[in-house]
Amino acid sequence: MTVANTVTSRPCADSEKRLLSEVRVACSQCNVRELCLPVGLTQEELQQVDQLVTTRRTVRKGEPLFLNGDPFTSIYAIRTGVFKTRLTTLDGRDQVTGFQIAGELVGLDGLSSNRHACDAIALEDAEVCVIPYPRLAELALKIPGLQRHFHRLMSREIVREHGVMLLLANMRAEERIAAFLLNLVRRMQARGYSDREVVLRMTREEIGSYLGLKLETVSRTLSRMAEEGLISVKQRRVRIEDPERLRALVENSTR
Amino acid sequence: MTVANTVTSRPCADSEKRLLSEVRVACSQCNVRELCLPVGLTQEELQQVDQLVTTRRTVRKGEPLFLNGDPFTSIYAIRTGVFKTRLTTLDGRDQVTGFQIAGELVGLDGLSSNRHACDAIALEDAEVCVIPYPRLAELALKIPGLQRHFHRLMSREIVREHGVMLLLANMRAEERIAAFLLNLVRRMQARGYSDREVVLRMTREEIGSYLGLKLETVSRTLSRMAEEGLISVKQRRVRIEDPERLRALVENSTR
DNA sequence: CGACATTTTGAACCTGTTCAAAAACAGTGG
DNA sequence: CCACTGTTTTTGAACAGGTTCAAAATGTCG
Repeated sequence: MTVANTVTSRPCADSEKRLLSEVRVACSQCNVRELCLPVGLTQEELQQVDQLVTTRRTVRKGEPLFLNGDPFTSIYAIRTGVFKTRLTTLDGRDQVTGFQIAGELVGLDGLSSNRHACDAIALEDAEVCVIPYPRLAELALKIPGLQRHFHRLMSREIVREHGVMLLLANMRAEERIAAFLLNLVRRMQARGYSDREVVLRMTREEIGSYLGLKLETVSRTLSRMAEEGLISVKQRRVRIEDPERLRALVENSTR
Repeated sequence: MTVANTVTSRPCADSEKRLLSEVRVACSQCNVRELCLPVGLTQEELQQVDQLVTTRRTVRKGEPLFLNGDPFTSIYAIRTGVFKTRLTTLDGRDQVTGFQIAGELVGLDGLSSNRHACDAIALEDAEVCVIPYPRLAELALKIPGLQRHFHRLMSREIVREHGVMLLLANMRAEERIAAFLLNLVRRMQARGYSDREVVLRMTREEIGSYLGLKLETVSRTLSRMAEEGLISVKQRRVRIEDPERLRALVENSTR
């Protein structure tokens, strides 16, 4: 369902249909714009980019933004909230392929076959900007900086996944968890949050799926890291107590 | 080093400098064109695309096409040969992130930061088409079909990597090897090779790195699969004896 | 408050790793 | 062509990290 929202509003329950014009909130004024948009656009170009996002959409916790097999129409920029992307196989295994937070894009997988190749599920109530791909593609023809930016974002996703492959293939449980926490904190920090504390929006099971571990292993490892004074854990609230040693765990593993 | 070659020549030892015009071999006549190029281009567009590839480059077995940190200038389309892409960490672990064969692209990782984010190493003498990114980007502004095609290729890489994540996080050794072999055979078949037999261009260690296994495990697993009549292995030559059961192993794992 | 989901912790088990050594193979130069 | 060297592959046996199964504890939401 498509719900209209004003710039600053929190996801509102049921605003029915408003005029699109009301929905159109300038990207140029969005607080996560430097994460979605290229820099150095002219005034005119910025105006055109503003036209790109015609719709906002709220997604309730647990609900899908899109599902595997859905026709691909748009890419989504997350304004608020956290998503997971997930792959489910025929035989029922599933794999979390990423967690996306405000300022990040979801849906790039759909370009390859005109259908989405994974599920995107909101881990908490979320709001996304809908970027219709045809419009984006068209505008990219006119604004080379936008084209370049878009290419960069796709490439970044490829590079990120290389990193995950390294993690999955080479690291031990403790290293994986450390890498995961540090990565998450770094991204939160870039958005103005603390670099010492995160609230995990996902369950141990989801973390485990992403990291190729069972939920029990995630739990145990967190507990042990807490005992050793690397972090402290209060349910979903994790505090980085010793960033140095945590980093050393990942980079300088004495296997 | 950049070596000029005619269309049909095998990599030649030392042809010195030839005129670029001689190098320029029409993409429109390339035998792997349907893998690199979009379909449905007009005659004029095809001509423009032909201008895109100004240089060929041969890479000797074991030599890098590019290395992590190299300035990103071009994307490479493989004409002949096989490459691996590899990530090396500070602490000396390395991770094979993919194997690329004729008709596939390498170098998309470099777009993200203007430097290559991995190494690309030839596993046998190879020949690639050099596609200067600035030129590609420029041409994509003029030919929407090319833009779309390029986006699709990047997206495909993202989706492929999702699959690898699933494999690394969820599958057992036997399943990983089965998936790897089937994937390789499928790609070879699309290029006109047998769907029953492959010659592996990579070592057991490289396979292991890609699949998150030790080389001993790769070797043992291949041996066991051979004993069970799923495949037969003669050194690097693998023959698929029972595609059905092999496929069942991957898809319908009774864990 | 009660029902359900998530998290923690324990103990036995299993798959893949590690270490080691032999066998097979590939490339080099006489 | 063959001997020689170094690399790759195979195979064995002991080991270890993570999984599985189980049960209790904690938390969440209606």
